[in-house]
Parts: sequence; structure tokens; C-alpha cells
Amino acid sequence: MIKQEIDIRKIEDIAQRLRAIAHPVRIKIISMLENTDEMNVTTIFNKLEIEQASASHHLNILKSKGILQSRRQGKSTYYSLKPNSIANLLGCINTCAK
Amino acid sequence: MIKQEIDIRKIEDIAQRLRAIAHPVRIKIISMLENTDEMNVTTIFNKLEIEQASASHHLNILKSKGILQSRRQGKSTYYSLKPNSIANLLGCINTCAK
DNA sequence: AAAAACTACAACTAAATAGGAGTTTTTATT
DNA sequence: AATAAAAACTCCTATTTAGTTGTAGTTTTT
Repeated sequence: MIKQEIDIRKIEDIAQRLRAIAHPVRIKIISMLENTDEMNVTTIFNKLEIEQASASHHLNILKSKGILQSRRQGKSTYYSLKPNSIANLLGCINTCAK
Repeated sequence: MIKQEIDIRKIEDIAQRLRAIAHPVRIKIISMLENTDEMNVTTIFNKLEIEQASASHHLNILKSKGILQSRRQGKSTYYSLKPNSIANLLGCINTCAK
């Protein structure tokens, strides 16, 4: 019936991921991490002047979307950009933007 | 500050567009139009068994996102796929899907 | 026990959807 | 020319859904 199958779930997934990234706080986190190798949660929520729980929530979203990675060292968890994730993101934008 | 500028508006725009496409009724409309050259609004809302106003609304969304085009002939408005729009859409998905 | 981060929950906000009613545009009829 | 009918569009409202924030409580490590 359909020449080329359009997978609604795939589209929904990508749309959701892009929209998840497109949030003021999360864009700020990404920007900060482009200049610094890695940051722990305390540093991030202090710099952004938001609640700890809020920072944790946003960080988790970015990590689940494959934008960030984290490693635990002692009591702290350090977040950093996942290699190539930004390049992929920009490539995605270039392909999709008409 | 940011090595590569991330345009939040661009991301939001693409996310919104993809999400607009990812709707059951609109996917059905796209699928139907992949098999038929063009269809008028009455045919579409009858086939999908939805309200006329609803069909009009969904068609307008798809047109505004550059997926469909329309032409008026007499009392009817005929909708069809905008050339290359589906190819672009699928290319977009391939680039963004990880 | 204390520090750091995560998780869960509830309240609030914003966006999307569907339905009904009314409006515009075009054609047909008298 | 006036009116009616068909087709599609627009507007408004109610409902639903998704996302955000904040508080409180829990887990993990020192």
C-alpha cells in the first residue's frame, strides 16, 4: 500500500528527542559542557540557580536522549557531552531544515 | 562561548514539524496520497470517517509544514503530496535516528 | 551521620485535539 | 441579479495530554 513505509513511532521518537533538547535549561547545560570537559550536578545547579532535583531531572533527560554521558566518582556524578552527539544533532538539523 | 551555535528556535521548529506529522490521522492522509495523485477534502474525511472541520484542520497542518500542496478547482480543493517532501522526511529520519 | 545525587509525587502550566457553529467561496437555478 | 446549495475554511470551547517545578523522601558513598 505505501511505497515507502513511514514509521510513526520513529518519527515520534525523533520529534520527542529534539523537543526534549529544545528546552532553555537543557540548552544551557549543553552550552556549559561544550566549554568544560565535565561537571558534577552541584556545580551545574549552582551555576544555573535551579533546584538540585530539577537539574537532576534535566540531566537525566539529556542522558536518556544520548546527548550526555555520566560517570560516578565517589559521592559526585560527573556529566559530559557524549562524543559526536552534538555533531549528529547539527547534522540532523541541517538535513531536516528546509 | 559556544563553539558551534545551537539554534534553539531551529530545533524547536523541526521538532514541532516532525511531531505535527506524527499523528495517526495525518499519517493516514499521507499514506492515502501516496497511492492517489490527489484527493479533495470530502473524499478524505469520508474515507477516514472524521468531521469535515477536523480533516480541514489536519490538512492545513500538513500543508503549513510543507508536506502537502493544494489547488482549488471549482467548489473543491484538491490536496496532494508536495514533490520531494516524503524523500526529505525519510532522509531526515535516517540522519537523526541513532 | 553527612554529602551528593536520584526518585517519587502532586500541583501547575502549556499545547494539542475534537466537536460544534458559523463564514466564505464557488456553482447552479430561477 | 437573487437565492440556494455544496465544499471547505475559520473560530471558539471543552477536554485531554505532556511537560515543568517544587517538596519530600530515598539511595549511595565517604
